[in-house]
Amino acid sequence: MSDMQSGENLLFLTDEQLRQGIEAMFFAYRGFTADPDRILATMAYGRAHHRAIHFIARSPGTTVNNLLGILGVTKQSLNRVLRTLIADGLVESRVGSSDKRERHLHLTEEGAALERKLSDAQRARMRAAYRAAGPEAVAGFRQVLEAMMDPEMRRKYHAIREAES
Amino acid sequence: MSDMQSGENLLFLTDEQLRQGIEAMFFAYRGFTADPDRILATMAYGRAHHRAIHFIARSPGTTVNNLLGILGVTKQSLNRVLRTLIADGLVESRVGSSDKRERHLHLTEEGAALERKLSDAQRARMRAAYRAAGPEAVAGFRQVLEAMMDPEMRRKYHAIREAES
DNA sequence: ACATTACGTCAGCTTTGTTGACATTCCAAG
DNA sequence: CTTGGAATGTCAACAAAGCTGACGTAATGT
Repeated sequence: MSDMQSGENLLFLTDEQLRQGIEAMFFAYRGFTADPDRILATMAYGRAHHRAIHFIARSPGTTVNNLLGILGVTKQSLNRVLRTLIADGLVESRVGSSDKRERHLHLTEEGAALERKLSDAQRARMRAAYRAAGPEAVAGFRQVLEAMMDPEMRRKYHAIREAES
Repeated sequence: MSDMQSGENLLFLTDEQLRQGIEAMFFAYRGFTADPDRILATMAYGRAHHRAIHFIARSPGTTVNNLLGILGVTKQSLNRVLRTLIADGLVESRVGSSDKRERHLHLTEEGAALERKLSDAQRARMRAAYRAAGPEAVAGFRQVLEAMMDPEMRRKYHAIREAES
């Protein structure tokens, strides 16, 4: 641990280092979405559909409102996406049993199949990157990403795992 | 269907860990763009303008074609953005001296001022995240991001620094 | 009873990406 | 010196995915 930086050797905080980090995020995010994008381009779907499918798969039975909070878009925008997914039989919308105003969202078999296809592609790249960098790098990666989130998003990021018991 | 975890304990490569990494990328990227987006929203500009301004600032005199390769969009899409930036006096387009077909792009004083404003905001968040995570985490962060890029993008990512002599 | 919440939908607009077609300018090779 | 191809720009049309605003309905909570 070389971070006894009372001597102020904060080389990793120079503007140049920060700029490189910014550019790394930009280029890496392109890679991050490239594989699912290629698959989606062959269908009538886009990145917005992928995001919806991902989080429905992750939290089956989630409500529309909850999904809105996670995705950070308007209900009109999400509704357009959900409507096509429901019409195409990839997502099922069930009226809530306790609160009948809510719609609980689930993937159908077909929806789960697409989710798996997209997820497999994205995880394969992630796995390759993790393997190349090693476990300690991965731990650092996760730490920095988490510190970069808005507090509310960080809360939601953790909430997803707490919910799945 | 897991890998045979031969010698090492490859816990960091489980599907659950990979999913968490995917979600961390998603939420962190939102934070990453949030501050510049807020600034841009007050003007008639968007994220596309920010990207153009960033890379012109980084490589002054870069050509349109080079910028196209970095940004990964069509020339029509980039041209629309550049046209407004040039019309608004933030970017200057100079005909190449050796090859007069090329246009070399530079920021004007006004353009550089906006770049600084956007960059300051984005670097502030980056700096806070780096400081919170520490230098070793930052090293890991950079390693994983780089491993995540497409090879061609990785090449361009490095080329930017080589070019600035 | 009444206000609020959750959801859906219609209409219209913006940004940012895409194709395709075509003109101009200019370097370089035949 | 002509001509092919590269680099750039522009027009038109379109699509994905975000936005605001307005309105309706059903269920819930006070």
